[in-house]
Amino acid sequence: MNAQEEVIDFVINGHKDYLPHVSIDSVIFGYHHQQLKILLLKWIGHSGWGLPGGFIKSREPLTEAAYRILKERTRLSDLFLQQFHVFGDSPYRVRERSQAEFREKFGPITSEDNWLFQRTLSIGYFALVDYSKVDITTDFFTDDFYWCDVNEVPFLLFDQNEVVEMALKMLRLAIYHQPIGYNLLPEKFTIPEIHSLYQTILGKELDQRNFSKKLLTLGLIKKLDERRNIGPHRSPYLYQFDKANYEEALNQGIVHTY
Amino acid sequence: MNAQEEVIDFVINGHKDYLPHVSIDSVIFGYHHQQLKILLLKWIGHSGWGLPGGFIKSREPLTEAAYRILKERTRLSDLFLQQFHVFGDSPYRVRERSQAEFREKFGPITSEDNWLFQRTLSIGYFALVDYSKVDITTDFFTDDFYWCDVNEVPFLLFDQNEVVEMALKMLRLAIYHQPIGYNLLPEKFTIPEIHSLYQTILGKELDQRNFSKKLLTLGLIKKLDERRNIGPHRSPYLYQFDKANYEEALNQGIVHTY
DNA sequence: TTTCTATTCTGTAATATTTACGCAATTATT
DNA sequence: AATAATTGCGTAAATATTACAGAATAGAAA
Repeated sequence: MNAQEEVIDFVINGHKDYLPHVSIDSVIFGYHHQQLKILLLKWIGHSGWGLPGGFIKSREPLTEAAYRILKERTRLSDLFLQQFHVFGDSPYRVRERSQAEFREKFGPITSEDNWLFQRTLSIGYFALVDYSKVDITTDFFTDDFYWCDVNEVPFLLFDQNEVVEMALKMLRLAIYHQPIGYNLLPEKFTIPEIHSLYQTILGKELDQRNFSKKLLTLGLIKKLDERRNIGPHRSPYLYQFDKANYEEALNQGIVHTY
Repeated sequence: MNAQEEVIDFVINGHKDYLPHVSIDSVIFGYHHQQLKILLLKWIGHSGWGLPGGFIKSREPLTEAAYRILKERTRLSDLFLQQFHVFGDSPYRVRERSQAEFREKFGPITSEDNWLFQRTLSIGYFALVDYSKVDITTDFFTDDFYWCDVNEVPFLLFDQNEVVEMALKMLRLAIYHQPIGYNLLPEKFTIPEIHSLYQTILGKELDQRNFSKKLLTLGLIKKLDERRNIGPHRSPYLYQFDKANYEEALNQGIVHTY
């Protein structure tokens, strides 16, 4: 959405095409070079950084909306995406602060009761992507973005710091119950790779021998006959997720520690 | 809400006081006589049974709304209540079926585009109560209720069977991570009581020796010097939750099996 | 008072899982 | 051929989980 008329139409008539009072906020975790980052956007009309998000079309299934919003932003369609919480406990704070700044930019086209200023519940989703493969799109409403280390998140819009915190908590919980990694690693990966992925997400060290033993025992990954050359003195074996066991684990949930 | 004018005002003008497009649906689990049941209501204008639920006031915090709705229905205010999922993937099915039946009852006061017929996302909460202590209120919209065994849930309105299934799944997951029971048992309880509570919720047998050993080892409960007389040949010791450890477990989450 | 019965209470051994830990093998480089 | 960096593998100890049964208690009945 970039053309001026399109934007104005969205602001003025968006409530006809989208559900008002509800938005989707995504915490997009990016993993790259053993760092865990989240995508932040600079929303126009706001001084600080905020999470990517969007609205649900009037007759669009919720899950579809979440994927669409993510795809519009990252160009990725196959990724791990999971709803984790609805935030709606600060109805006063949420939109009031934004209104003044926003109207300053848009001026006359926005009335006080514009749908974008109404109280909005936020449905939180978290996603996992390899951020080197992502092609971030900005638009009229977002003029900048950056990947922010999860340990250095600045003050965010609205109540979004709470959203990020909870997303991280849920991600760390999910990693114990679901075989996360499928969407964060190349199809074939090495033990050191998946090992440091898990360490990064959990933010703690895991014994690499016990770790790989566990994944192999659970049958989540299987060793291939190939190895990869990735530099001096390094030719680790490649592994692959075991599709069948992986799917089963996704449904059943895994109960385990590392 | 029972007076005729009140109801009509709610139907016609409710969209001004409540957030349209979003509702709260509660799966209220009742535990009594070693059975796990859920509360179902007969909504007027619908032929089948449905979950209790309601709408969020325009400036009411979400959590507060969930508690209010529950309190209006059960008269209970201190209970275990937890959000577990937002349902919004069947935008077509959700309200269309209801509309015809509903309008048949209400007739002329409802127009096609009445806010109650619009697409509505449903935020799912589950609660735990002792149903013998609950005083269920029906109102203009609900002319009957019953406590339904979780294993015999009939076909419900909209997509609510999915809601119930997921609630049960989440409850069973929660029981592994959170010291559930605080709100389902009297302050002082016996081992057999809490033992059968857990068995009922999980739907499987748990070795009673290992079970109590576990709860005591985790420090969640502590033995009192009192016993209770509950009938012939029965004077079990009483136990109590250990507040401090309990709170910590609520925050940290427990990882364990029984 | 004694006996009987229903219920509560408790302990230990076998098994499985998790943790801790270090060195040998491999491969590219020199 | 020697070296250095990295990967790969095994075992023992500690901990947690499971399986399992009989003794003790309290009230009821004789």
